[in-house]
Amino acid sequence: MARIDDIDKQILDVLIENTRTPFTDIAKRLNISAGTVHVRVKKMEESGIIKGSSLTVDYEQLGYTFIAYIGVFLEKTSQTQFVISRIKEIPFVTVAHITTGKFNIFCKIRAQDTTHAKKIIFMLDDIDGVSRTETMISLEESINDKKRLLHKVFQDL
Amino acid sequence: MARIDDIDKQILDVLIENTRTPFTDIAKRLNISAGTVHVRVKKMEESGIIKGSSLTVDYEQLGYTFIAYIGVFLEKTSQTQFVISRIKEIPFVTVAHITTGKFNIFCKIRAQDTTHAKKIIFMLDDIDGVSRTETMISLEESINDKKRLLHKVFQDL
DNA sequence: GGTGAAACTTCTAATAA
DNA sequence: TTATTAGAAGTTTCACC
Repeated sequence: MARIDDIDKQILDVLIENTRTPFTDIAKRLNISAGTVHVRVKKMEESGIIKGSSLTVDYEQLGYTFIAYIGVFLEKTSQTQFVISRIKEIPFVTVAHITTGKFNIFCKIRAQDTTHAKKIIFMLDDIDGVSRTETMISLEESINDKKRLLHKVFQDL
Repeated sequence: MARIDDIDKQILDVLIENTRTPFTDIAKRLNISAGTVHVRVKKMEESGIIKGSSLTVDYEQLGYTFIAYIGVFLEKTSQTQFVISRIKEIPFVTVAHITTGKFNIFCKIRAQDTTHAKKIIFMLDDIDGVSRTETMISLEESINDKKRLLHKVFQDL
């Protein structure tokens, strides 16, 4: 586990909430200099704790209103890596995990509508080695918050 | 669906890749002025297409090596909102959806280890109205890329 | 390690096209 | 709508604690 102190955690907390918070603002809040914030962020970037930054976009407004989770059953687990490599070619699959339990592979897809989703699911079903899939359609995204983790956790640890 | 043109999409593309890309850089790439980039970003913020920005953090390095998906079965679907509100109190649940299909609610958790995960799962099981849960442990996060969506999709549309 | 100030870069808003 | 521009704001470096 990476060595980061309480100040680093507080900096991360602020930046996870909003990447564009000026270092001068963070410095004021934490009673340190902007230079210090700069140096610490740079170190966390170098050590890989900070991997990058991304915009949070409203996909619904862009026409992507459909979210589903899809469990994938394989004929043999030895085909896992091959199937994963094929799944990577489908852009609308935004998350995929190799899992224990019911399914061999577990995916999340984001699509425009049910017609679009159907095409994606058929593409998954068509991959060699996939025996069948099971779809769970999201009726409501009730929680989606990476931020939850850090805020709380850093208090608990 | 929001009205955004090709230039807006290209700006989003760059910023999704790296929120801190200077507007002057984006301007050069797209052969427009930095002022234009500024105005367009501001409009997309106002219209809500851009919801915010977040750091991408390496949770493994911070000691969170355990990811699992948990399907929740309810005694009655009328308890859904109550159960969701209780799940929101557990910080390690980073995603939750109300779903059709096998499960009533579907969660993603991130924990430090199996002991920590056990506590979270027991908390979920203990919520009034939850009849049982089914856990799928992630052995490997093979795909996790919101960027995939925009890049490709914008070409297809 | 951290600071504070200088030098440099980027952002923003107003004006003009 | 877009471009230009000048002043404000933010970032980065560095000599010095």
